[in-house]
Amino acid sequence: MAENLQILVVEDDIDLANAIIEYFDLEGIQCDHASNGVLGLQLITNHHYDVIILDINLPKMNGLEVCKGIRSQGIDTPVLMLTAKDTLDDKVKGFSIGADDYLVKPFAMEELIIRTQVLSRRRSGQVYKLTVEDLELDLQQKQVKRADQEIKLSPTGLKILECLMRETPKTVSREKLMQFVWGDDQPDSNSLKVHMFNLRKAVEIDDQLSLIHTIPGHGFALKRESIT
Amino acid sequence: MAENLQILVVEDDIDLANAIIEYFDLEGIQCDHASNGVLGLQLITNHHYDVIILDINLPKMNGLEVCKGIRSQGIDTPVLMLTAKDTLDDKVKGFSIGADDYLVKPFAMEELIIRTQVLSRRRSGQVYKLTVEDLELDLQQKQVKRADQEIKLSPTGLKILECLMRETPKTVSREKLMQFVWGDDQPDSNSLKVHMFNLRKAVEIDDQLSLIHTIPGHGFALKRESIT
DNA sequence: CCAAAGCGTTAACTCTCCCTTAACCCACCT
DNA sequence: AGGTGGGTTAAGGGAGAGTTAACGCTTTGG
Repeated sequence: MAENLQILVVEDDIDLANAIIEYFDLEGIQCDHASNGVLGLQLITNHHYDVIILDINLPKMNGLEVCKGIRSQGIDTPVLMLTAKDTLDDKVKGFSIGADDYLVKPFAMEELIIRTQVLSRRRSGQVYKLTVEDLELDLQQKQVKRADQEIKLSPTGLKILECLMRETPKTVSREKLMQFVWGDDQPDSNSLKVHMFNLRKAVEIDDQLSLIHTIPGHGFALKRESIT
Repeated sequence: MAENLQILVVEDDIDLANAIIEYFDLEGIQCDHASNGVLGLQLITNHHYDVIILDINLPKMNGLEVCKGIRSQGIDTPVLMLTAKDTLDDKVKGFSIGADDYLVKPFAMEELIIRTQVLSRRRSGQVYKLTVEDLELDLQQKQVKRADQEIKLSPTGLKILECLMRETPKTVSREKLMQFVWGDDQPDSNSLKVHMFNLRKAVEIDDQLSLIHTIPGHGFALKRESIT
């Protein structure tokens, strides 16, 4: 169960934040942490996360604004809101802004962990196979097929493809791709280009339907060409 | 907001069930109802639902078993569990079986409604799109369509368009546009003019309905033309 | 223990496309 | 006429993206 989840905790109460991080650590899950809203929003824009744990009361920019901000950028990472207030009105506000779950302080740490895992499961969860058009990725066998023909990919190529397939048809920024593949110690920028090149060479077999697209200034997207 | 949701309520307490159904009715949402686990499972297997509200204490077959049953059939409809018990252990059990949310009785009816809507929203993959007339901007794909035809824009053009669409039908000053696109180090004044020109050339395809308007002395506005 | 193969990274090069700039045009107003 | 605000056009320079080859690390098998 100890998957490789990427969690972001946006919480200004240092004690609470540390407690959360420690608990996740016990589960074998590492988290990033931001102590204010602006920093949180920055991290979210430039990284890939599976779940965002977001306190409402934050310095600089409150949780609701952060949530609104990330949704308005088209990012739909699940958001779990934390708050001290238990009024229905606050919940309504939170949910209507785009939050996915809502936990009232004080809460049992275990419940936070569980709910976080549930949220992540929906997204990247117990799916064995990703399919986009005639492209198939079997996550267990680490096998890729295009039009029922097996394709041989390098480990890195496979990771890139996985990321793109998970997000299809969304455009994935280079930063997110690199974050997904290499984590925090990333190689020189050029490496991604080379891998993309190799990926394309491997995946785009027939010249009729290309799936991997470059979106200038934004990144890459995996999808059927929309010009029908 | 009154989408066409299909909800199933599996609850043996007739009063509570009716209350729930009535509340959803007020929101313009119709629900099916099952008063025991076996019946619930039957309905779920043979119908499509967007969300299932599932009491744990049920005659014939309890909620946990029902949930296990539907998951083992590969049905991944979101499940919201209801229970009188507020022990962590129960929640863990519920979530690990495949539930997506968990509400402890007594609860506020509004909260049930909201959480249900949130669950359905995530499933049906809410789309982040800005729309003005027949112009569509997909924030996730970074793609622009006019009358269902894809339009290719440069990164800068896209940013300008995004700014205009967010503010529609308001008039946006040049300063604001430039701030949005370039931030603090802005190029010479002329650049915006050129980009606006290119934007127009790309967006105003048919000559019938023009969307981008110049408001002399103030800036630009994106809207259906209405010469005041 | 060595050799070969596979993979990832790097650097260097090319190419394309986009942004900027500057110059010119037009209409309208004073 | 001249000034002002806006529109149009073309050219250059540069950044971003694609391509290729070589080097080095790790793994594997003999």
